[in-house]
Amino acid sequence: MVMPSSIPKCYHVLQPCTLNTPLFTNNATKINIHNISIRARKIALSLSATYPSPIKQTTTDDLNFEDRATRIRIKGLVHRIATLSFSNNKTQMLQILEKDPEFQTISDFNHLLMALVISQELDICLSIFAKLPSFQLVPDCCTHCIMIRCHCEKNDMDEARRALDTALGKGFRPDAATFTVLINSLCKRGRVNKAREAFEAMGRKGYEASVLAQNCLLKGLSYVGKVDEALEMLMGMKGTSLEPDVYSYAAVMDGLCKVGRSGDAMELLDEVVEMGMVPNVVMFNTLIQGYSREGRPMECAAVLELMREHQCVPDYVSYHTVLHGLLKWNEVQAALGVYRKMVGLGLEVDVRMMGTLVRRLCKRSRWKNSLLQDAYDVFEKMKERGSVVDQRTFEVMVQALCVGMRFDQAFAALNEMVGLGYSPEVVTFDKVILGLCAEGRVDDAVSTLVLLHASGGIPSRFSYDVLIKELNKEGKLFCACNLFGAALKLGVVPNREPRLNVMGWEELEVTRVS
DNA sequence: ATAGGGTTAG
Repeated sequence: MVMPSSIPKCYHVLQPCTLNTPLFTNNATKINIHNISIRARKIALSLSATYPSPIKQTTTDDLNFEDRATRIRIKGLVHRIATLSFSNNKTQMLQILEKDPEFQTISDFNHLLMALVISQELDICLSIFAKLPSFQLVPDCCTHCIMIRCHCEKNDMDEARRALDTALGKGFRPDAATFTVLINSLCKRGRVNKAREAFEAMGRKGYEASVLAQNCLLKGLSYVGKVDEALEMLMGMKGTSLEPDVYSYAAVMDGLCKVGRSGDAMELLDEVVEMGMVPNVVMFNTLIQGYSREGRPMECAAVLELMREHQCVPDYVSYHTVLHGLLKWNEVQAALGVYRKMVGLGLEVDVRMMGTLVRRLCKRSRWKNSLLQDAYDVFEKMKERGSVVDQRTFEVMVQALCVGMRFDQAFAALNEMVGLGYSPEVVTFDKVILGLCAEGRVDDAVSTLVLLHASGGIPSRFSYDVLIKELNKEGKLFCACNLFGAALKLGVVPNREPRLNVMGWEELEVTRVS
């Protein structure tokens, strides 16, 4: 392909600019006491350098081991930074790191800078980089690459470009990985054209074409909705040196799913299989998400089956997404099935989804009462786990238990609710009071009324009527009178009055009727 | 020499 000359030839960032004066060397005049002490340590170390350090000793031609040792070191640093940033403020952290005798060579600092980037301590990374000259250290190619990455992480693409300029100007040749990071960051910000220019410039500069960078572009195109372009690019890759891999397909599938073309995404999955590649979890999860968005929740569940056919083990994301889709589109029974599968596998279901499941099951239990027990099991599981159940779920659960005549559990749950500081609706109390009275448990019913009062509610006339009637029936006249008085005090006038005469209950009823 | 590049949900 020939580029028309009217278009700027090259991503201008990538043009090396000539820097005559090397940076970082002429401002190391101000040296404070800390730095002197560090340099003193450095000398001490160099004197004892006849004893090789353990890491140096293992430097054989086994690259993998070396790589792992490096990783472990970075990991350790990341951990230390995490601990420091938790217990100290940022300036203290900077001071501690600066004074650390472990850091002497530029390679040491590269490890540190990288660890800071990974820990998202980007400002500290920048200030340590700025202080390198005062340690009499000159940034190398690796340092510059890390700083480019740092700016990318900060989402400061202009600074990233300038850092690249600086590196190129010094004659360094940042490697493909750094370019990929840059391309990826541009794509993430939706600047696909810039990313594409960078990709093309890479090729011109003699970097080997990489599928990784290309995949970033595919994702970028998908992200800005240019799905057909992404699809075209993907098809164009086939049979070239840039043979698409599962990542390429996953990126385009995601793009298709995001614009409601899950069917097309499914066709790509078939193509992957036809080409002899093994589709991975992410692809299936992407499909599940696509179907969920399109309101095809049962197809989400079908993808789980499809995964089994392909010997792909569903992970947390798979189940989570399927469950979310089923709940979103009100497929309660299927949702319950997936929930149970997750519990069986020991996967922690999201508490909010559990709450939704409980409420939906409660609603359905009016028509299919076996679901009440299912709802209650999920409800209990939520509490077992120690998570705070929200007010609405409690409320719905209590009311459903009343409908199912399980007043014992309703009463207990209502007590728990108030204990948690919730204020249930008055009708909820009424239902429990009514139920307890019907079961002849007037004492618990009265406690429920007290509970209602304690939770800051005003009992309705209905509550009093029900209770006074039951107390009358049981001959608990003193209690009935008290209740009546309490009602009046609150400005509620019950229809039912305490039985004050000596007539039997039946006689009273007869006189009332007549 | 040194560090390390791409995929899914909420």
